[in-house]
Amino acid sequence: MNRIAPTALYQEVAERLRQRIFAHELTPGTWIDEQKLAEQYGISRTPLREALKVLAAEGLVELKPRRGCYVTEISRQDLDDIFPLMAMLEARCAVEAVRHAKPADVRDLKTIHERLEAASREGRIDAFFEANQEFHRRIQELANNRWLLSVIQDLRKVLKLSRLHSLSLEGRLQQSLEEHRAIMAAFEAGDAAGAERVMHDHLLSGRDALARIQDVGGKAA
Amino acid sequence: MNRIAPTALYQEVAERLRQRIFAHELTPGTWIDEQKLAEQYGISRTPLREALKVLAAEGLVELKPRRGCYVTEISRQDLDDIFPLMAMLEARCAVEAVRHAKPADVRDLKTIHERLEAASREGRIDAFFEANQEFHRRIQELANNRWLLSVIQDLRKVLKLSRLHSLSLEGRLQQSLEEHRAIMAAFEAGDAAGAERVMHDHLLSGRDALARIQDVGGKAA
DNA sequence: CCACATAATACTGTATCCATAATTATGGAA
DNA sequence: TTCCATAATTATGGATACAGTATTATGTGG
Repeated sequence: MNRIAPTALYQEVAERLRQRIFAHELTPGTWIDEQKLAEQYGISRTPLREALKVLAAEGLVELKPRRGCYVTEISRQDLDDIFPLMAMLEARCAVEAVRHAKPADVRDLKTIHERLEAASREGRIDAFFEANQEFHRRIQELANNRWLLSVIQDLRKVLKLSRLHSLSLEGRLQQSLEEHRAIMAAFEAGDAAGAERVMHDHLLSGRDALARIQDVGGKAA
Repeated sequence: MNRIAPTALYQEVAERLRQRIFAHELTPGTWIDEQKLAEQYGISRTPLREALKVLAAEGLVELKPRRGCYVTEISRQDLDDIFPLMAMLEARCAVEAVRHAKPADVRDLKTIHERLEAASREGRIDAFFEANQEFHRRIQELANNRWLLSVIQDLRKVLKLSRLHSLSLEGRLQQSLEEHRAIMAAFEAGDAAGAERVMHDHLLSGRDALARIQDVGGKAA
């Protein structure tokens, strides 16, 4: 449809679905009606089905043969499994990133960090989210390991399935900020080992916050 | 076609293609002719294309919009990126596996290890490969972390793209066996930290062997 | 009134068909 | 002869059509 965009339709559809899933508009467990969705998007089922295959490979949906497609339900156990893994992976990113970072890179990182500080001061939660994501992402890019990056991003997608995950940050904005300061400091000091440790704890601290929410809320997912 | 198998056609096709890619019958860089393949398998292009989407998500092929599908070419840099990552991940598996392993589990592992010993003694390389895979796989399962497992297996699929990867083991069968003995010993001693270290070195030692092959062969992939 | 069997319906999975874009081949001009 | 433009061919991407199975509804028998 758009000749400027060389991207296939199934990819666009996949992205739209991802957004709807992350926004919890399509909640875990819900069945995805191919016909209705195709109609809704004004496309045929073919590209839609291809998009679903992609999402299934990412773990966002589950394809049950002859029974249709369902948004993946993520259990508390899954979260407990994923967080330590992410902690390890992002910590590794931090090490490599510090090693590879040139002064200009650290300055760039600092700029993003400033946005985090500002968002925190002004209490703009969504801006905080945004800057937080970019901060982590930038570090992952600095690590300069394509596969490490891809693994982390895949897992992050899965984490975003959980509504609790996004909620958890809100309750610990200040603490998260402190941790980011420590990470930033390690980068400015060129302290790879320190960055590794602090990043690791930062992630685990995220899990703890989430666990507390779960305990209060009582629900398993 | 087979009513006992509740598996969809696109999945079977994906698996068949995987095997052909791993067997290097479809070598990296080669273009995949949808029509010819569909004809070959006696199916329509629809399930084949869905299968390709899955393989693309796994990183085994690359889908260039409007330009077709190509088997992924893996660079030396990719291997250098993946091996340390795998070392970290499998080492983590080893830790968790030792912690979770019950005596019966260790015995099972020992049984697989014995097959490795036998294969080595009899010089049966393919049997060695087989047992080696199962040994690692069993440990990964013992770690009991669904996501860790999935990440490792995804990366392993990518590694299998490289012909050098399979070749490298042949040249260091004895050394690999020694390392496996050390891993086995750590399990029998219930030494989690030891298992972690040994497993980590085991993987890195695999990379070294591969690097040597590359240096000799001279080719980048 | 409930349970089970059978029929109707709806959805998934696969095949076929068509449009559009890319590649290749062919012809002409420099 | 070589380069470029244009036409023909071929392959990809998407839409539509069809077959088969799971689910649901309905009716009958206990």
